[in-house]
Amino acid sequence: MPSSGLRRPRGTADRLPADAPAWEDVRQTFARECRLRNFQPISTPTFETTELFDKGTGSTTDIVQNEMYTFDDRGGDSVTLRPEGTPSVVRAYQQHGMHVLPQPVKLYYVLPVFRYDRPQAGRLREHHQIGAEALGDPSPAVDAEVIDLLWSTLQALGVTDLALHVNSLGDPESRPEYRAALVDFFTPHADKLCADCQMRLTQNPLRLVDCKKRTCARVSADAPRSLDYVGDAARRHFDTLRDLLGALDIPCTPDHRLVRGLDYYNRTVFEIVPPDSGAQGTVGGGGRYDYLAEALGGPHLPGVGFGSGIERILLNRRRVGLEEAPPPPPEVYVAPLADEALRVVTTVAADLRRAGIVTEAGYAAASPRSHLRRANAAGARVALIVGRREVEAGRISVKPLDGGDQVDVALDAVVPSTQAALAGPVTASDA
RNA sequence: GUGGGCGUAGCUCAAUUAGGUUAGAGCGUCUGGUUGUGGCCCAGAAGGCUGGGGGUUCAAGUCCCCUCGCUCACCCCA
Repeated sequence: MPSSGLRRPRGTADRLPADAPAWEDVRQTFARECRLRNFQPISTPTFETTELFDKGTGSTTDIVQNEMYTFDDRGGDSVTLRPEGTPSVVRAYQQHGMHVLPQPVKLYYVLPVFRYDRPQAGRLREHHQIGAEALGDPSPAVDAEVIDLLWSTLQALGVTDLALHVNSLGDPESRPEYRAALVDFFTPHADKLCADCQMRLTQNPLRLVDCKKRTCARVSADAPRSLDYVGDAARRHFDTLRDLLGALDIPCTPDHRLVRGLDYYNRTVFEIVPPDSGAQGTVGGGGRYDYLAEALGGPHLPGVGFGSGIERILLNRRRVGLEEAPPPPPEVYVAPLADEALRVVTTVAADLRRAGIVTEAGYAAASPRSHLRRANAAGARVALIVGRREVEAGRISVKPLDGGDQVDVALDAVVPSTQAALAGPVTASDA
């Protein structure tokens, strides 16, 4: 690493040309799965009014409390780089009156999200998510479709050994009862809990259940389970969802410790994790949030969605041994051997490109050896050679680089001759 | 926010036992080996204030301190 010069900010990543094919693959695969389910693309601003996340993501969450990139802009307004996609999409739904559209409104996005956190494997301060939200329909069939969208995308990308965990958090009516049960259960053991959990006991008892610290986990082993406190309607919702997932052949594991970190979830929550679920395990997760829209000051609007980290998807593709394709090479390299050839090289390259041929042009006169080495290194399949001889004769040499015969063609025959050379071995008769 | 590991060319790494002259190699890049022909091979060149600062010493890439960065884990999550 060079010590001098500017470096990228901590926790960010450069995406180099070699990375592009893998990213394109994720984008296109996801877009195709979305299209198949009639999800439409949406994109929202990279920064929003801070209030959106305070109210939407929830002020008790770790994200809002410690991880937001928040600053006052020059006009004195507090804005925040989005730490997740869902509140923005719900905001956009409200702002554009999407309630007049057929419901549910099904949207998807691919965008960067920002969280100020200490970087480590699979965790960046700026990362990218694919995500989808279905707004305006409370049916468990929508939950199933949203989960199916993520699941199918991951399958299509070749990550086939993941596990889907699901749970139900019930509804706001049943939440206080469950919360009270948790507090009742944990309070006698408060002295055995970690400092964070002592805090959670009063702040956010739900999160007591998923603390990974050994001592806390031991205490919570017999803790009340949310499913036992869920109301009848939520219970049926959960059962239907599980039945539909079964019908889709999506294996799911009920996980009573799964509560998710965001405040707004109700009923369905889910997470997709690798088999050896290590440190930064979660590839994607989401759930239902029927009361989020109201928290943002709008009318009641049921919704369900997910977010999934592209970097983590890619990590998992590598884990299962998938090779990424290299960036595609140019098809043709046009080599100027003399200064007089530059003009011809430039126009010929333009002609080829108009014909849809991926063309790299040499920018300065150099020896044929030098140019051909370059053409070979670039991976071109055909080299066009323009030297003094060609310029004077009004012709161009077409040289296949995979072993065909080099031919000499008139300027106005360059495009078809090149196409022929790209299609197969050139013979003298083609000239 | 709390801990651990690591910082030498663009990349991967060398630099003998407790410090010893102008810090090397492979890959990659460029040029040449052919006064107009690639791959393989050969030769040459460019490319480093050894992350930065301070200290110890006759002498520091090497030892000490500080700092910055990278990285892994905790935490949190995608």
